[in-house]
Amino acid sequence: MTADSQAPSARREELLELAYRYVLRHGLAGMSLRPLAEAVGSSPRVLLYLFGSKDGLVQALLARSRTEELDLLAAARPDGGPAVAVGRLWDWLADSSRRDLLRLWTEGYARSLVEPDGPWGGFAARSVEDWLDVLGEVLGPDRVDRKDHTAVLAVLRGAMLDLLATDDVERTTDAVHRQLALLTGSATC
Amino acid sequence: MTADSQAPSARREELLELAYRYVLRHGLAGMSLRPLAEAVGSSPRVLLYLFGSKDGLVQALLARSRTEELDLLAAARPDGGPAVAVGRLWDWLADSSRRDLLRLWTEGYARSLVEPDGPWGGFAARSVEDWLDVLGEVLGPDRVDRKDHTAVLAVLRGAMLDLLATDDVERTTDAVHRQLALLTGSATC
DNA sequence: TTTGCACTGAAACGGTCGTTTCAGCGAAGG
DNA sequence: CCTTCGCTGAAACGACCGTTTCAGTGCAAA
Repeated sequence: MTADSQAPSARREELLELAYRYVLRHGLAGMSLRPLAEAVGSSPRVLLYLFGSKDGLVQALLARSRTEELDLLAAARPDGGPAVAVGRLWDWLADSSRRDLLRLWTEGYARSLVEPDGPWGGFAARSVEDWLDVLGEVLGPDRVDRKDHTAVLAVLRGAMLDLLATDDVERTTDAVHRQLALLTGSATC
Repeated sequence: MTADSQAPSARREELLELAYRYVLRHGLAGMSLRPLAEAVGSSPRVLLYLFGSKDGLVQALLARSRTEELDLLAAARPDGGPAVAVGRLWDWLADSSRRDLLRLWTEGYARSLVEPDGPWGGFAARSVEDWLDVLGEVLGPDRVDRKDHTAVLAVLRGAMLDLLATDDVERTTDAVHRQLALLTGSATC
């Protein structure tokens, strides 16, 4: 019988981890079971058995990427003033080791916009929510207005898109810092 | 024989236009020739004949979307001060009639990050370049530094991503205006 | 020892994909 | 009239897709 796609299982988590490493390098859009299965040393049969369907696997991979992002973010949660904290968030984003994760994120985000049904559905909206929450904690209780957080999030996301396309760390980092300076400046003006 | 995919032709442009309307509504990622051909009242045979290959068609569609964006942008090119001008750019982006175009743009952008080869290749980098140029004209000759433009572009792109996911025009618009106020404020401080 | 369960291999199924083959159409130009 | 050229229809090709069927493993508990 087909295993419940939510059932925890040692083998399932092991294969999920391997598959996750695979899609980080190869992307999710063009993913198909046979090459993936071969790359992780398994078979389509087993992937289907453990994840119920390809959509189930995609959903699990998307969830995996989301929780990794949030976990890493929580571990790197900065202290200090708002501008300093957001600056550290950007440093975290811009780190070259994060490129694959961000590319995968962008892929899921775009796909969830085009295909609201299916396994991608809601990924974009959920991500906005996640980050607004993170910024709510980081920016402190004195900036509870989500519109402030939205502005900061926009800068980070836009700069991230630019960075992914151009790989120009210096220009994008400078742009973020410029906006942050304005942000702190507005508090003192 | 197969027609050169670059050859201009009345029928080619007519079908390109119809196909463009189609992908605006259905997305590019899941596009396949048979459904598309049927929707535009043609056949896969003809599409292949006129565009050389599916990749050729995708490339033409991507180019079509880029030129439309740039043309509309040029037509709506605002005058007035920097902040006012960028505000009008955002109004243009946030207009509900632009949603499909922006969604398609996001799709192409993400795909070009994952698959640098193939028809999408360079789309993201080219788009950054395009918009930096636009902002260069809009923000006037007194702000020639591309790092300023990068910051403004980041705000617009990030807010756009947010808008596409949440459809929250008020929150995103407010965020953009908040950044713009800071931007003009920095000139007067 | 037997039963059940988690997992696996091999092969096939029906379907869709991009592309090709072959065969034409109708109008324009010699 | 006849040829050429741009365009088209029907059908097939081989490849790959997600998924299913059938037939097992080996191990743990009863």
